[in-house]
Amino acid sequence: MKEKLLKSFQGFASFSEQEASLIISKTKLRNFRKKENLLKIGETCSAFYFILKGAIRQYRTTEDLDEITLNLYLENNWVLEHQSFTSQKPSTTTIQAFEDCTVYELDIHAIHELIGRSPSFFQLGKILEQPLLGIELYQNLPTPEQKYRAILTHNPQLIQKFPLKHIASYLKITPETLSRVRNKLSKSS
Amino acid sequence: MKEKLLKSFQGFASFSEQEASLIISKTKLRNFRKKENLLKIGETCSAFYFILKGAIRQYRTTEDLDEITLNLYLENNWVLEHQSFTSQKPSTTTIQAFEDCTVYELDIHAIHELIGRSPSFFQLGKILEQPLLGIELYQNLPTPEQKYRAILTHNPQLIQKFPLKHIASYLKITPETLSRVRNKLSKSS
DNA sequence: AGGAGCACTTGATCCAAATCAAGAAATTAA
DNA sequence: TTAATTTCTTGATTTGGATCAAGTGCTCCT
Repeated sequence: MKEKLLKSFQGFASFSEQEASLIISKTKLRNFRKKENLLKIGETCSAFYFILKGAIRQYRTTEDLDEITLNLYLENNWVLEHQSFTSQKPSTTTIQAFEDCTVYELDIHAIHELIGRSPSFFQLGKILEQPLLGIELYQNLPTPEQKYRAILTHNPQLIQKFPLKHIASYLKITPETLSRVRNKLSKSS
Repeated sequence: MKEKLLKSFQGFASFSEQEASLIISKTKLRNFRKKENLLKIGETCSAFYFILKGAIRQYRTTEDLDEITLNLYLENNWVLEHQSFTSQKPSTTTIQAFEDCTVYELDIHAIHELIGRSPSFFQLGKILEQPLLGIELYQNLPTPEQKYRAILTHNPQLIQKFPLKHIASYLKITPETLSRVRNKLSKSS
């Protein structure tokens, strides 16, 4: 049941078996229904979530009620609002279940408690970086085609799971442009 | 002599006087000549630098030998290559003195030693975030005018110190566009 | 099953910024 | 101080992606 979580830790940290099972004992299993919010605007992010099953979208709402997709998450990924968590101030973004989800929750009290026991748990801080990785990878590329190619290379499941409009927003291009890029690439291959 | 460094710590951390002076005792004062590199491509970033005097530019070189300016730093700022430092792998960017510089260097061994003495030195980790702040602030804005206004508001000294082409590259626009934006704004004010 | 909204595609038009180009001004080097 | 180089400005042209618009096909209701 918890081997996916263990595997994730092994990917970015070096915990002993005891340490890992101590962390895991602090996690709570939670379920969210499609469209249910893990974090609402104005709430302070007080936990890390690890997606066991499901998919999650994080977005910001503009004055004219458009939603800008900030991040898309699939299974075996860590989810949190970096800004809100590190500052412990209210979030300006929403984290929402895109489909029914099962997640592990590791809350800030548990984290502090662990760090109190042993400094090696400071490695948990690396989880903070996880959600930022994709953004770096895709959004800063100069052309829509490069962005789409990058996401195809590094995270093709994203494209299968989420509708084009969310992918487009995440890549900071319009759905029309993404549609054309995708069309062009499928022909040239 | 070291009160600038003290002031910087007070800005983002809460160290006791003893702790602060312990950190400071671990720093080395170093000088770099104009165009001298603090970090070269391929080297691993193994220290934080605090600029006492001077200005520093960080850039990446593309295949066709263009330099893309990634960050610009003035006095009283922390400089490092985040990616290389946190992963302890070779940097793909260059950090170079834009003019003669005097800096404090706090190397990774000193940092580890401090953290070994007291967990409160984990607050030093916040230095890692410092260089990323400006990038968030300017580069993600949608129009050249907004980028230029933002930099005018938050860091006008940058514009005075660095030539237009470096500012333009940092903002990811062309020098021509920046010249026109600046010209337009100076007329409308 | 039928209908109301979504999701996606495709085409036409527009526009902001990039590119290309050339000259003026400032800085650096000899 | 002059020559050489770099920096900056200004104009003309091009272009990639946004926007506008219309039509088709899904999906999810009840």
